[in-house]
Amino acid sequence: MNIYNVASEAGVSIATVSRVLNNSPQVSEKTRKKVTDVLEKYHYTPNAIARGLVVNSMKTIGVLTIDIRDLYYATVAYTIEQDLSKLGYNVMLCNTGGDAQEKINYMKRLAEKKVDGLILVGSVFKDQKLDTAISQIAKQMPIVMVNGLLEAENIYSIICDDSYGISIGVAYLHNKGHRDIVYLQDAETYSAQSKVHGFKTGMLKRELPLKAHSILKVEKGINGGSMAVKQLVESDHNFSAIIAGEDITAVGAIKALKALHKSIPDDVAVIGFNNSIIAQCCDPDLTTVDNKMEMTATGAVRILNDVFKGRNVPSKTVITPDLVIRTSS
Amino acid sequence: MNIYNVASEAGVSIATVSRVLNNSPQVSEKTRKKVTDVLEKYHYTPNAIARGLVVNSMKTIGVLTIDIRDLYYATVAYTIEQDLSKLGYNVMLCNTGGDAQEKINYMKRLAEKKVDGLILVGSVFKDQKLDTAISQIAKQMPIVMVNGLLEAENIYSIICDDSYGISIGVAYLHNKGHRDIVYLQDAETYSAQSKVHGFKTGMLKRELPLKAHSILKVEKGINGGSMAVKQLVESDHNFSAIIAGEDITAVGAIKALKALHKSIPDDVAVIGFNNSIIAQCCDPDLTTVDNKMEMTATGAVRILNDVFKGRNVPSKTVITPDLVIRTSS
DNA sequence: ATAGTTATTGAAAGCGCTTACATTTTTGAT
DNA sequence: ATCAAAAATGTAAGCGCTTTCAATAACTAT
Repeated sequence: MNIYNVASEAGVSIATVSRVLNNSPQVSEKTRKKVTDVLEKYHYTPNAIARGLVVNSMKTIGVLTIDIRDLYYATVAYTIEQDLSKLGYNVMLCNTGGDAQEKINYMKRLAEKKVDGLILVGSVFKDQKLDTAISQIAKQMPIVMVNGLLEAENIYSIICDDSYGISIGVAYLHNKGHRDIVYLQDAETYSAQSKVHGFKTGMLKRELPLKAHSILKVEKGINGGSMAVKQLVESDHNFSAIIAGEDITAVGAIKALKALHKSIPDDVAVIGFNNSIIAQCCDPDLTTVDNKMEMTATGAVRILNDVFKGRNVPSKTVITPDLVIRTSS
Repeated sequence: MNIYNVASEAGVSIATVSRVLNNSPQVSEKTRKKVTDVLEKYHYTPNAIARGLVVNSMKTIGVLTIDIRDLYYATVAYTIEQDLSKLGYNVMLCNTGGDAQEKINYMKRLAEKKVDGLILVGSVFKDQKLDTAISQIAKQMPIVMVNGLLEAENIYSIICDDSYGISIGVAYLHNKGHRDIVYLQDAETYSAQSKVHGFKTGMLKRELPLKAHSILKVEKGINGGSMAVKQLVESDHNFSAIIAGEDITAVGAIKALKALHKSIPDDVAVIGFNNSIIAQCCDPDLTTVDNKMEMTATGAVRILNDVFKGRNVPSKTVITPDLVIRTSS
């Protein structure tokens, strides 16, 4: 069943059917009814591919995340999808695993499918080949980078000030009397680098000690957090507080500390990052930096829509995080 | 840049360009090179919409989930996406919130976009209008239901035997000497109904008591689990073990029990469902039913692909869950 | 009724590609 | 060199829609 069949059945031209389909006002009530009757009678479904070919848009946005199983990406992707859906767009979701080549492959496929725009959530810090590819793709459609930065034509960034987020964590601990604070870096993304930066400057500003083990690179996850504590203890590093790059890593640290019969927060205070549901699952409840995932996602969609609408959009938008204080600190 | 430009630049016909683009063997090496040179020179990107219009496929699958922020759906969606990607398909992800009308709206939009197939993850138990809509859509493309059941032409189901999953939980607790077991029902989906069924039959088979509060309907989540414990205590219901419909609800129950200074598992044993990462975050570690999320998702994709390939596919596939024993029981 | 408007409708081109079929070129056997 | 068969290439139709522009119908005021 296509527009021709409908037209002949209703005794009108295909142009008229198209007008009815698109709610054009310039069609009389009488013929409109004739057409809609046929439409309903045959359960006609318009072919968006054919339409897409003409108008050169499929009303679809590509969303690239690292891994949707990570609650942070899930929340961002969810919010993006819901917001875009209200605007009439569907989402093509891709999990890149953070691999640059994989990201490029996905972007190319989405470019062929002529998505109207791209939202890249989370970015590995600096990869020249990837950056070139992104800039190239941006010639075909607008790109919004969430917690990633790339200055180029038709690319917009919305980022949470993760550096500041960590620094307020440091400030809070310092005010509580802590001096020996350890930071657990559990990724190499743009965000992760930013967090480390916030930790360093926060510590230096307060003249707190930055020693060999003050910044520890670990695997993200429960196991990574646990291993970190083990490593700290074995190396006799003195510490009274830990800040982790993600809640799940903080949970791992808490587990290990409890296994060592350390009391939290009395012996060691722990702070996480993301304010994910996990922060409320562990015991004690996790103090954590709220990086405003929903707000960031909503902002990304708004930026994209503004670009579509031809509005003026700043190339960089910054979101300010909060500290959510619970019992782990 | 389109196929015509490439053709004239390379001095061949558009048919030849198309053949090169599609790796057709019937083109001489000489002309192939002429064409690919032009392709690369101009960074030509094929237009998948135009192609889609001809071949009537966009190599895209629609995936409807309830809420991707729920780790269960995230894991299933992730696995589906990765598997489909390997087969050359992209995924349109939709979060329906479990609402039937929303589901119908999404399905209609995806039908217009001519997705090659649909995977529906999780289903609300029995909604006549929805079922009719699904059957209708199935006339246009194959549909795979994950943990949902609907017997109709071109619809295939893959379900985890949740009923059995709960029953092995009951059996395990019974063997440990528990008699007063409470089940926390935290949803109304097909799965949720199945779990309740498994609990009832498991209890009856072992002649364990089913009282007024043995099955408690609660909100899914930490709060729901906590409220359930509160309710049980207030109503003086005697119980030594709790099975929850989801890990996150079990975590809520554990929190409340700990607040009441109950020891776990000595005073009360707790079992969750899903074997999600959350089960490893709480304290104590959660014993939980592993419902084989990845296996289910992989199965769903395999079914869809088999249908595409014209292979014979059973209309119903069942996955058997496991019990993962940890310290909460 | 009539000319001038305005509201409806239709004809046809074109979006960028695939593919059946026709045509041309190449190859190999005689 | 000649012809049949095979390989390579080209022609043109068509996928289902939107949209411009032209044509017609329906009003309006004279």
